[in-house]
Amino acid sequence: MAKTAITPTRNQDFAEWYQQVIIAADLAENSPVRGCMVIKPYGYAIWENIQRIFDAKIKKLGVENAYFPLLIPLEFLSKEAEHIDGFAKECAVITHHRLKKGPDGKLVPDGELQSPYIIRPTSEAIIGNVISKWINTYRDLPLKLNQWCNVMRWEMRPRMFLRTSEFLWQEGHTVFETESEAREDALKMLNTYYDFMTQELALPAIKGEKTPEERFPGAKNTYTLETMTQDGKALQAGTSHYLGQSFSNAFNIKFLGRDNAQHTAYTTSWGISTRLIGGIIMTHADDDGLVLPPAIAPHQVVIIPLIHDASTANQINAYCADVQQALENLDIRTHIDATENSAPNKIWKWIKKGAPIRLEIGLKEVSESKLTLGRRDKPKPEKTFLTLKQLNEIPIILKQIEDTLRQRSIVTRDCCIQAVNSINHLDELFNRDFKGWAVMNKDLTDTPVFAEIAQKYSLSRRCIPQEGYPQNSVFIAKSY
RNA sequence: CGGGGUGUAGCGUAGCCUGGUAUCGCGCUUGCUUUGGGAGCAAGAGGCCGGAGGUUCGAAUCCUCUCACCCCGACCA
Repeated sequence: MAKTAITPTRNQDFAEWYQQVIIAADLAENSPVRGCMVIKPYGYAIWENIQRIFDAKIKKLGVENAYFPLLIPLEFLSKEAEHIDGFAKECAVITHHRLKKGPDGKLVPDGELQSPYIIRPTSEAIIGNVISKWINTYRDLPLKLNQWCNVMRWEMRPRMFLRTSEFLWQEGHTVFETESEAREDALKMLNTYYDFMTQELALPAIKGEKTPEERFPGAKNTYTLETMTQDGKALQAGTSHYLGQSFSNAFNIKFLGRDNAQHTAYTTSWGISTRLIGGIIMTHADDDGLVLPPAIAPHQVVIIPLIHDASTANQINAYCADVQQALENLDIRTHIDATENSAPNKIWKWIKKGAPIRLEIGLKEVSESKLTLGRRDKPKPEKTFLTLKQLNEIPIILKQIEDTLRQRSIVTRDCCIQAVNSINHLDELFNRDFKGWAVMNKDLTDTPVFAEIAQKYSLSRRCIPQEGYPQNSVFIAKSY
């Protein structure tokens, strides 16, 4: 058995393996504040790539970025009844606006606010309040806004990237004249997420709709992208909501229509978050650490100079610089690891950090004008040799790596989806410690006996798939 | 909020029962030899033993209080 870079392995202890992958790749660390994490430069670079790619996609759809405040007047939240029910339990509340020295010299809150603020758990409320003033006539519609920001939901059990109290996300908010336009938009954003996840991120996402108990508080319909992790659980990787007139009613989003009468607008909202990074880890990483889809890898190619003695250092470094320049001309993000670590350490470091391609360049490569290439989607010892002229094949290889990750994750997912035809069957399946999703007729799950089984195994209805499964199916799984 | 744990160097730990100079590994620093599958040797630096109080000649160790974190449930992108 070869030594793995990460201990424990996925089979030994999946939860611990996940933490170790993050540490080994230097993505993030826990902070002094429970539930909040420090995203380190390498992890943040992944998020920046996610932002850059997705931001371009929504701008093509006519969405504009804006920024709304972190703090929301407490009373705003209470304007939408379901919304408050959903979020009240996890809101951080600002009650004071300064500190003073207490009797024992310690700082204590002072200056109690007459009306407290909450830290946004999502921004429907404040955006609804603000844009109601922006919208007067049908000519002001549609309005398509997005913001990249942080939000806070006080979580009981945080896990880095997958569930943190503070997280980074984008939240899109759109407003339309008609129900059909808003419904169409919610589905369009679902598809936009689907394309992003399945293409650039190579995630095996399944499109579907949430059952009522899993809906966003205040939504009429919640659409979701569920992906399967390597331990067979489900992860909600993105959501798009058709909000109907719930928030328009609550925040008075009205407009003068083409018929010269007042109408209530229809809204949507949709989001993806830093949870995606957790999803990428849980989907693609292996017992040697992170494996990054090339589209979002901070460095798509890492050049590792192998310098044995000072006399050849200059030639090797010059060769590396030339290769880097050539790759950058091909728009490939390329990094030279010029650290003084030993060669094996550098190689292992970039395996653990999930670089899609490693180029090992030593005297041999220089003298023979070739490249020795290690692919992260292949076993460690397996190497590819290219001539210098074949450099322009590297974009193709990056695409192949992305394809491998996508295919591999789809196969893993499909192997772990089990059709069941009765509640008894479901019970039997999870009683045998099944690691995966069950798919069954939804009507069978609208029953008290299903609720009992769901409770017994911590299962929930993940989504009603939009395509690829029989009508009226629903996925049942454990989830993150 | 229930149930179970843990706090000793940057990280991981031994010591605690039975009080007496702070243990080991990794990492770090310096030097030499190494480097294409996780290097070796040598010499170093680094600690209010989570915090407060108490018992004692003497506390990491015993007693009381307190704080923090982790794991399992309920909640969630």
